[in-house]
Amino acid sequence: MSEEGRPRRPHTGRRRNDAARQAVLDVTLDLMRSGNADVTIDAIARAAGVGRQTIYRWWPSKGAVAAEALASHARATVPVSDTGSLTADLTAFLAASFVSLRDDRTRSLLRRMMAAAQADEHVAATLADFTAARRATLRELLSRGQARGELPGGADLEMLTDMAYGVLWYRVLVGHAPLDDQAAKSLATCLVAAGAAGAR
Amino acid sequence: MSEEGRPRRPHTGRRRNDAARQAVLDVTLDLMRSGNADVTIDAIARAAGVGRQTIYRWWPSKGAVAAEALASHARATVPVSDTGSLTADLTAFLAASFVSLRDDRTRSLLRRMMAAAQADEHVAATLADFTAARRATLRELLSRGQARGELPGGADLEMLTDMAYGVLWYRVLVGHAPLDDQAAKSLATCLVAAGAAGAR
Amino acid sequence: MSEEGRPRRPHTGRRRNDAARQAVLDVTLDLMRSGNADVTIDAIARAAGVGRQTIYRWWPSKGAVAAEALASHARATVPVSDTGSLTADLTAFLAASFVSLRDDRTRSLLRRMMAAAQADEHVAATLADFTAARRATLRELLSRGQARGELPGGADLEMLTDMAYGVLWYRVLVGHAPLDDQAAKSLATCLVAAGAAGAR
Amino acid sequence: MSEEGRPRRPHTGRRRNDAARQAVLDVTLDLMRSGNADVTIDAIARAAGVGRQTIYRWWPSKGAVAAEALASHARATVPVSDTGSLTADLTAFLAASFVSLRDDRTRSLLRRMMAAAQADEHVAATLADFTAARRATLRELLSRGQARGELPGGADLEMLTDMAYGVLWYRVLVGHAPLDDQAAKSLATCLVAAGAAGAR
DNA sequence: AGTTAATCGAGACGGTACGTCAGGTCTTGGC
DNA sequence: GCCAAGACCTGACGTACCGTCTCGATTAACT
Repeated sequence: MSEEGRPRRPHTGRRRNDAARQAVLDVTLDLMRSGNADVTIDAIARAAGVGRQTIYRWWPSKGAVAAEALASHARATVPVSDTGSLTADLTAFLAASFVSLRDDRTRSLLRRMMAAAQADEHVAATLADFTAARRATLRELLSRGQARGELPGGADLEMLTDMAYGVLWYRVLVGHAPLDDQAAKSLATCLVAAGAAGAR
Repeated sequence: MSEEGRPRRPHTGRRRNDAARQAVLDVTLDLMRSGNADVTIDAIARAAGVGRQTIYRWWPSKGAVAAEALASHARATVPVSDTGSLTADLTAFLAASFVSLRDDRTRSLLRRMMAAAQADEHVAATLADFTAARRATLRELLSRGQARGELPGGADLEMLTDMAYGVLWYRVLVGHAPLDDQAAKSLATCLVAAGAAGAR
Repeated sequence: MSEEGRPRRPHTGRRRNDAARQAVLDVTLDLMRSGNADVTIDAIARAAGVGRQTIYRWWPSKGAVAAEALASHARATVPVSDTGSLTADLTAFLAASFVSLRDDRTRSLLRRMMAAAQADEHVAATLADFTAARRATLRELLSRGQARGELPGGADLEMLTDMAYGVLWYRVLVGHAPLDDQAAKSLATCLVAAGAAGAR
Repeated sequence: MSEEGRPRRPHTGRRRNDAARQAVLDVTLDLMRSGNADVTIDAIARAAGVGRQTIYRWWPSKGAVAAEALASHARATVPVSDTGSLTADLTAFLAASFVSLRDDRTRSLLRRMMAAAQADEHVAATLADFTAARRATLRELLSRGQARGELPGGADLEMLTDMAYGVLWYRVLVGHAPLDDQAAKSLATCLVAAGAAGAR
C-alpha cells in the first residue's frame, strides 16, 4: 500500500509546467530502455505522475514523445580523437561507439526507436536527424583523413559512412554477430582500404 | 453489399485445413505489404475468411504468423552470376538485390518485419534465418572470388558481408540515401578494395 | 445505413455520466422484455450507444445490470384497495396483479429475471428484495383483515402470502394454467378460507 | 497425469450405442446437480467420454438433452399414503416432497431446470409434463379426500394443487423461506381449510 | 465371406460473445 | 490557462462455446 503522500512537483499555474514535460520525457526513455513490457501512454502517464491529457496536449502521438525523448538524449556523443592516423582514429571511434552498445538498456532503446520509426513519422524524422548527426561526425573524421592524404579525393565518404553505421545497426537489430573491439578493428581496416580505392 | 455467395474453401474435417493456413499466410503478407494501417489479428482473420481461433490454434502470436509468412516467402531469391570477375559479380548481385527494394510494397514488408522482430522473438528468429540465408549467398560469392585469388586468404568475409547488408538495411530503414545502381557499383568497389586489404 | 448523425448525450467529463447509466438500464429492460434472442453485453452496449467498458466499469456482471434495471423498475406497484371486506380486497389485489401479466413483454421480463436469478447471485438478491416488497404489501392487506377479525390471530400469514405468489409465479413459469379474473376470485376465496382455519 | 488407459464402453458398430446415450444423460444430470460451473455441451461430452457430434446426432439442442435427462429421472416419485384422513395424507405427502429438496444437489437441479425451461422449449415441454405428473398425483390424493366427503364437491382442486406446488417452487426458486416439516403441516392445514370452503 | 453402411471418439473449422486493455477525447475542480 | 484525474467510446486482444464438418476405427447388416 505505502501511502506515499505524493511529494509531487509544484504547480506552475497557467504556464506550462516544464518539470512535468521533463518527467514525461525521462520516463519515456526509461521505459524504452527497460527491456520489459510495452510502452503505453498510460504507463508513461502513470510513471511520470502526469495526466494523460497533459501528454496529448503537448505531443501529437506517442511516437512524438519518444522522438523528443530521443532527441534530448542525443547530446551524449562519442569523443573524436585525432592521432594523425586515420586507421587509429577510426578504430578508436568505432570501438567507443560499440562500447555503449554492450549495455542491454541502450541496445533496447535503439532497437525500440528504430522499430517505432518504421510506423511513426515523428520518430522517423527524429531518428533521421539523430543518425545524420552521427554520420556527420564520422564523415568529418574521414574528411580529416582525406585532407591528410590518407584517402584519395574521389573516395565515396557517404558510402564509407553508411558501411560503418550499417554494420553497427545491422548487428544491433539482428544480433547475429558481436560489436566488440575485434569487430571495430576489422571494420576500421576495411573502411580505410575501401576508401583508398577511391571509388565513385 | 455484394451478396457474394461465399464460394469458400472446402472443409477438411478433423485434419488441419491447409488452404486456410495458406490463406492466413498470404493475407498476412499482403497486409504487411500494403502500406496501410496496423495488421491486426482481426483483419487477417477477416480477410482470410477464417475464424480468429484458427489463427490462435496454430500460431502462438501475431509475430509468429508474420514470421512463417515471411519464411514461406523467402524462396524468391536473387540469382547469382559468375562472370569470373568478383567486382562484376558483386555489382550485379547488389544491383539485383536493390531492384526489388524499389517497390514500396516490398520495402514496407521488410521494414515491418524488422520492426516486429524487435518486439517478438518468433519474428526475430525467422528474420535471423532469413538474413542468414542471404548472407550465406553473398559469402559464397565472395568465397569464389577468394578462391580465384581476387581476395587474400585472410579477408574477413563475415565483415564484408555485414558491410553489404548493413548498407542495404540501414538505407531501407532510415531512408536517407537511395539504393540505386550507382550505389550498388560504389558499394561493390568498396567491398572488393576492403577485402583486398586482407584484414583480420 | 441511415446516416443518423448521432445526436448522442453530452459528455460529463470526469464525473459519471448518469445519462449513459440510465440508457444502459433502460435498454436492458427493453431487451429483456422483448421476447427475442439472448441479452448480451454487446447488444446492451450497442443499443445504449455505450462502450462495453462503461458497463464493466459500473456493474460486476450482466446479471447485476439486469438486477439494477429491475430494481429501478420495481416502483410500479399494485394499488391496494380497502373496502372493508378481506375477500373483496384480496380478489381486487390478485386480479390487478394478474392483469399486467397478461402482457407477453412483462411475463417475458419476469421469466428471464427468475431464470437469471438461479445462476447469478446479484439477480437473486435483487429478485429477493423485489418479491419481499410484494409479499409485504400482500401481508399487510391480510393483516388488516386479521385486525378486523376476518382472520384468526393464529393465521399463518407467511404461508398465505406464499400461497398467493406461489400460484402466480408457478403459473407464469410453467404456463399450464391461466391467471385470469376467475383464478383471482378462486384464489382469494381459498386464501380467506385457509386463513380462517387459523393454522400454525 | 494418471495414464488411465480408458476402459471405455464397447463399440456397438452400426447400431446406436445406448451406453453412450445413457452416459450423456447421467453426466448431464450430474453436472446440473453440481452447483458449480455452467453446463456446456463440451463439458457434457468430455465428462461422458463422448464426441460432441454424438450429442448433436441424437438431440437437437442442449435443452433437449437436459429435458430427456430430467424425464428419465422423473421416475423417482413420492409415495402416497392413504390413512383415511386427508390432512394426514396431505401432510405426509408434502413433508415427503419437501425432504428431497433439503439436498442442495436436488435443489440445484430443479432450479436449473426451471431456469432452462424459460429459454428452451424442449425443457419447457418436459418440465410441463414433469410438473403435470406431480400435480396429477396430488390431485388424486385430494380427489380421494373429496370422495370421502372431507372436501365439498365444488372444491377447486386445480387451484389447491397449484397452491401446494406454487409454494414449493416459489420457495425453492427464491429461497426466502424453508420447506421443513413445519411448513408441510401448515400448508396441509391451509389447503384442507381452503378446499372445505368449496369455492369455484 | 466380403461389402456396405451407420455409429463412435476426436478435433479442426467459421462464428459470436466474453471480459480486459489501450488509445484518444472530453470535462471537472484546484492552482 | 495549465494540471491531475478519471469517465467516455472505440476497437483489438486472447479465450470459451457453439454447431458443423470431416476423419479413421469399429462393428452390424446386407449381399
